[in-house]
Amino acid sequence: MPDKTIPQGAQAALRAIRLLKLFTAEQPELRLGEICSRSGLNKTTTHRLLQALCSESMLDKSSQDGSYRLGPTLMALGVQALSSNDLRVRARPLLKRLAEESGETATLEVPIDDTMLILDEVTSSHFVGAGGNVGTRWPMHATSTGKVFIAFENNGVDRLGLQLASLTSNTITERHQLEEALSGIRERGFAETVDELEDGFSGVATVVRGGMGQVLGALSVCGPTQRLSGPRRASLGASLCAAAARLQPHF
Amino acid sequence: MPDKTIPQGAQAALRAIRLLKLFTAEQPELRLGEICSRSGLNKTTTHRLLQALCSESMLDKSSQDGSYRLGPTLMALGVQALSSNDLRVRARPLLKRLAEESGETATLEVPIDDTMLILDEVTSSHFVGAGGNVGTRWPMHATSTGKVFIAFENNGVDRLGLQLASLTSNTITERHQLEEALSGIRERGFAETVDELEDGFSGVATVVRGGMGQVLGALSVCGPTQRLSGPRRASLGASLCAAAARLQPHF
DNA sequence: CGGTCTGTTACCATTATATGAAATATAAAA
DNA sequence: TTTTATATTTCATATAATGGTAACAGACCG
Repeated sequence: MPDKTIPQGAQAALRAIRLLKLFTAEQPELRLGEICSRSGLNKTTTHRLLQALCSESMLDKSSQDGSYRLGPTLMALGVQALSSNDLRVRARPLLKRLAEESGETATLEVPIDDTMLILDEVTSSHFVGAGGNVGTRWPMHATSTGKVFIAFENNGVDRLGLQLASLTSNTITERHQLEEALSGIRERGFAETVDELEDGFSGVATVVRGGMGQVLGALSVCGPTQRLSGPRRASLGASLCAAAARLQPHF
Repeated sequence: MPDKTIPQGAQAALRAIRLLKLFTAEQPELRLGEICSRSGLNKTTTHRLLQALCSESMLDKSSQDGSYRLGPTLMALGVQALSSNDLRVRARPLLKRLAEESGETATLEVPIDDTMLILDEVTSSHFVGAGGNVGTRWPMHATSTGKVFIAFENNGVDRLGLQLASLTSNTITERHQLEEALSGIRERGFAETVDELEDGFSGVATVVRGGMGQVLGALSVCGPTQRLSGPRRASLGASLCAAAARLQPHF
């Protein structure tokens, strides 16, 4: 149970954060008007909050057209968040081994809302260093990591919205379909995604647990569907479970 | 004049952001008590803000000892901020060329408060991809980028605190010393740092300007002091100025 | 030029919202 | 057990944020 309490008495702070979250990869720059309508906040209030965010360099305002973008303070905090993440540090050698042994890409992911965030990625063919997808987010219901996560987290399905977006013809879009898949996942201990996120893309994943059994995130191996046959996925699933077990602090 | 207005009517939001900024590389995890004393806020208020930040995954709270760390939302926003930064994208080919031609490391940096943030870095010997220092911050008064920045920004020196921290025996720690250095920098058009940040480390830098002449950040080439003799630094300074000129949108 | 978009600033009444002292709970140490 | 040292919850108060209205400043356009 990660995002537990619905806070009270910090409205302004929450609103400011929500404003930041309006900036997506598709819409990296927004103008006051857009921010207003998307957030539903009053123009005055919005402007005041944006000003505050700018003053702390959480946002940058273009002096040309007055549009806003995410600012340098976020870059600094983000990188620091990544580098000070204990789980990431501990998982790195395991990711390396998984990538090496499989010849595919191994990732470590954690939940944010109804998506999985790629915390770290190791590609077999490349050298070390952050892969190109670190920091990006993907919908839970279409990823192996997301599915295994909601399968094992308490009330995990509650994270998902009413509508499950269809990304390919194989994406699970019905709740009851998903529920079935989840029980299978709970039995096996790992989840799969085959052409559900993107055509030709498959993955296998298992959960990572903390010292007290809490579900923290997920480990995955993924690659082209061609190379990831059913039996191969099962074997990778076993490797993943073994790796995840080594990652969990022992009682 | 970057951080212009001191906002009003957004106290809570500002406080929340300041709490985030308390987490440094040296102190990546903090407990409630520490956060209270460092921020000077009331315990209740602090706790409430922290709760709000956690609920948005800006922070993570360890279920073990109750300590806080920067959370996944910041990782996502930070990476997104980096990848949606226009200046960074435009500067990248220039950084590559600078690194290639010099055989040293080239960086693009922007100001945050009294530090310079490394936005991007290209090391000559390595392949593409984010270098190991992207996202880290360094004191302005000891870096070539910082010095050239405050030299050319309006009232740039006002960013610095009263005390200039001494990092090596060569670090400039006196304001009047610094003022002298700055006027020299303004004449030449570029700044140098020689064993001021770290022993054996030198750098040369020049400012990057926006379409309307505003100082946005700085470009630098840096490496071991051994390889960066006086004449070599002067020549690199010229290359940097040329590169920076190409980066500025033309009237 | 006047018209129509923007975004920015100002003022202000309202009350919801944030505040902090104190009380309570939880955990570790003696 | 009691004693520390935390963290968390409660609650009365007034501060601080809110969102109206409105005036202003640019940019763009015909």
